This record gives sequence, structure tokens and C-alpha cells, in this order.
Amino acid sequence: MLQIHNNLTRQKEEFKPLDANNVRMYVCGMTVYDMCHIGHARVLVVFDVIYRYLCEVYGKDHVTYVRNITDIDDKIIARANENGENFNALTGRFIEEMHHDSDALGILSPNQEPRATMYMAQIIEMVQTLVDKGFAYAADNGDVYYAVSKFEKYGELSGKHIEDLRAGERVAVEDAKKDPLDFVLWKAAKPDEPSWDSPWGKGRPGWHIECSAMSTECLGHNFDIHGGGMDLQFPHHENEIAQSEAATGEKFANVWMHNGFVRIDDEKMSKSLGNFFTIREVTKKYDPEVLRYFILTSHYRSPLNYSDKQLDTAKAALTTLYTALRGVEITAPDSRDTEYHQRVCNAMDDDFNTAEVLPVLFDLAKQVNRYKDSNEEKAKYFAALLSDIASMIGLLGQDPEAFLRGGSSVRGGDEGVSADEIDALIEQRNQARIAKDWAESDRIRDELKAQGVVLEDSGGVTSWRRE
RNA sequence: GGCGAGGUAGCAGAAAGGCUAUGCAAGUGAUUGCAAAUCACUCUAAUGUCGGUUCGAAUCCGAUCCUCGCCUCCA
Repeated sequence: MLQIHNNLTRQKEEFKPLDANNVRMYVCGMTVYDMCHIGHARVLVVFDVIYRYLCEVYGKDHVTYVRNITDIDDKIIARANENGENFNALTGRFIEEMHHDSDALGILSPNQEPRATMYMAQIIEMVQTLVDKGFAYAADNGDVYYAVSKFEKYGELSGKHIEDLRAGERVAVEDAKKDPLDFVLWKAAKPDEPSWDSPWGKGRPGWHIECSAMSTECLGHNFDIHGGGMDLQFPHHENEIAQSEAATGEKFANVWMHNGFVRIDDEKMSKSLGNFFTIREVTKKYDPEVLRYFILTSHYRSPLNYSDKQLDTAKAALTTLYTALRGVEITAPDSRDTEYHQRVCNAMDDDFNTAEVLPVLFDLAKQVNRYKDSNEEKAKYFAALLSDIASMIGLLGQDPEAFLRGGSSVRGGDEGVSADEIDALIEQRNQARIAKDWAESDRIRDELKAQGVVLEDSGGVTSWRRE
């Protein structure tokens, strides 16, 4: 029985999809004006794992996963101007970069990836509905605002009260707003800004309405899961609820999920603080799967402290797992009906506890290693299980040799000794070993070690990996 | 100020009212020409602090200290 922590009720609940034949999940994706950082990697990985498990439980064809792209907003416009570039060219470029990163991280494609600019009609329609129903008003300056005080449940998701928000108000009140808490649905265009025609003149949508319109269009008025980063809970998701429920008169998402932050030195990693690393920077030094593994070592709602030391640990752990798989033929993997599969399901059923899945992988790796030299059939059996189980959370999908031989030097573009050179040196060393010339044998091993290549003589063969 | 999350071994990080987390690191043995890898074994918590409930609490309750997040664009 799958249980999910629902931020709307602030407790773990049994997950009951509205329609088990079509489980629907919407996740707030990226605003594409720059490279993705590790915080983005976490959302991608966390919800990818959730998506995979929903597919496991309900069947691949019975889950619809939508992750949007915000491709029009202030920052995009500002960046495009800085670059002297059309905003579409800019967002197109960074969408490609994002896909590059998510592929590297082993993220499955969502079923739909709606872009705000392609849903302008639906956005305008929803704003109009809100105006018609009296939840929104057009101000003198051409902007359209949502009147927060009209929506009774405002604050339900974030646990905030309108009075508290007023007391803590720190934003200068814009004249056009009737109430400082009101937020913009439609922004009138300034000269030279990209704009779309609307009943209120040329302009562009506010950020919150984009997600309301896209999720409703793609998944219907009422759907199962809405996710995103912690920081989106307020105001973004709160506003989405206010917009969608006011517009449709129906309940919006049933379950709200928010992943915790990536931190650096106990501080939130974010663009505004400037203390972020991009995925691209990190994957120059580490295999992207190392980053994925690192993310999965902690529960998705906990904060995650990033450091090279943590990635080194993750890398060592993955090396152990891949070393077990190395040299074993993986045959028709099917782990269902095994205790291992059950253990993984138990862990995942408990609010997607990926950290509890990892020990299962190590148990299996141990079995493989145990039988590797003595019982090939058993080794193959456990290797197949390991591979299959790991794939449930998107791990161990690479060829073991490729992972083990791809050290940071290779990733950084500086290969150092080539594979051919290494093979030649190993051959030389083996000649020396046959002649019992240990000095020469060790010299070659040390020479390679100095270049980050580790030799391992086991089972009569010498294999190598990069550090 | 309002609201929320959390404080677990050298590090990271699960579980959780009595039953081995796990990984990395460390130690011992087997193996190895020596290593590495692997296997077996070992090792570290009186689970922030102080009280309470209980036969028994890290796990429940109260207090307290500390850290972090949201309240502004942000995954």
C-alpha cells in the first residue's frame, strides 16, 4: 500500500488515485534562462523516481507525468536583452541544455512537457474566467490581478493566514493593486517586450497562472499529484490552488509533494544566493550517475548537503556495485516475486524511501560477489536481480566497464593514458609477472596508479578502472 | 514577528516504544608474489539538553538550546 506525505494535510496518507487507469502527476519544472544546477537535478531525480514507482505499481501505460517549462518571464526577458538575443532563441537553447542534463542523469521523459508560450489561449481563457467570476480585476495600468481576499481557502497549503501575511508584508505596495497580497495574472507589456494579444491589451502571463492553465489543460481540473521544490509551496502553489479552484469550482490537486533543498554549508543553494553548482560543472568531475546516487541517499523531503566529499562517497558506493556486476552476463532480468523486490516495494511504499532501497542493492551485490568464482549460474541470477532492482530507481543502467573506466580525467576531457596504452602496459606487466620480475611488475602498476588507473588481478585476469 | 522542518556513530544517512540499517572511513582474518578487488568477522551512539509517561524510549509527552526553510524571484 503506497503511502505519500501530503503537504496539503501535512501527513502521510494512503495514495488513492482518482483513476487507477490513469494516475496523473504534474511537476513544476524549470524556468529556462540558464543552465540547470544541482537543485534542479534533485527535482528531476526525485520525481523521476516517483514516476518510475508509480509506473511499477499502476503500469507504465496508466501514469501520466507532466513537467512544464516556463519559457516566458522577467528573468528570461532580462537575460535575452543582456545577450541581445531573441527570447525564443534563448529559451530554445536552454531547453536543449536541460534535456542534455536530464538525459545524463537518467531521467525518463515526462509524457508531456508543456511550454507556457504554447498555452497562451488557455492562460488567457482562465484569466478571463477569473475576471468573470469576480476573483480577478483589471487594474488601470493594464495588469490583471487576482483578489486574494475573494478566495476563502487562501493559505490552506502553506498554513499561512491572510492576517499574518499582511503583518509580515515587506513588499512595497504597487499602486495598481487593491490589496498588497494580490498577485498578477496578466502583465501589460512594456515597450519592446514580447507580448501576446489579450482582452486587456498586449501583455504576458504571470508565472502562477501558467502552471494552473497548463496542468488543467493537460490533466483535467482535478488530478492526483502536484509536485515541485519546497520553495514553491508559497506563494506559487498556494496561488495555483486559488486560481484553479476559483476558475473550475473543483478541487485542484489531491496530493501536494515538495522536495527538500540542496544546501551548501547548511545554506540553501540558489541562484539568488549565488552559491550554486551547475549539473554540467559537477558532471565534469563525476559520472552523472554519481550525482543521481547521491540524491537518492537521503529522503526526498530532507535537506541534502552537497560537498565533494559526499560525491566521493557516492562514487565509491557505485563503484562497489558496478564492480560486482563487472564480468557477469546479465540475462533476462525479472525480480518480481523475490524478497528483494518486496523489500524495495516496502521501502518505496513508505513515502518513496529511496535510502532504504540502497541496502537491498548491496545485499544483492554481495551475493553476486560470493558466487562469482564458484557458481556462475547463481552469480548471473543475482546480477540479473541486482540490475533489475536498481533500474526501479534508475541506477546501474550503464555498462559496468564503461562506468569503472570513466574516471574524472576522462570526464574532464583529458583522458591521460588511453585504454590501448593501459592494455599494452598490462600485457607488459603480465610478462614480467610470468618471469616473476616483481620489481618491473610493481613499477608498471605504480606508474598507472600515478595516472589514476587502478589494476585489479582477480580470477586470473587483470582488469582496470579509473579513480 | 508568523508558519514549518530538523538535531542519530569519524562522515553521510535510514529505521524506530524492546529485535543487525546501509554506504564511506577504520581494524582483524582469508585470499594475493605484494597489492587491489572480494569474502568472513570486528568496531564506534547511552540517538542535542533537562524532565515526564512506560516493565522498557533514540522512538510518546513537556520544557529548553541549536540549525535550517518559507513569509520576495527561486527546484
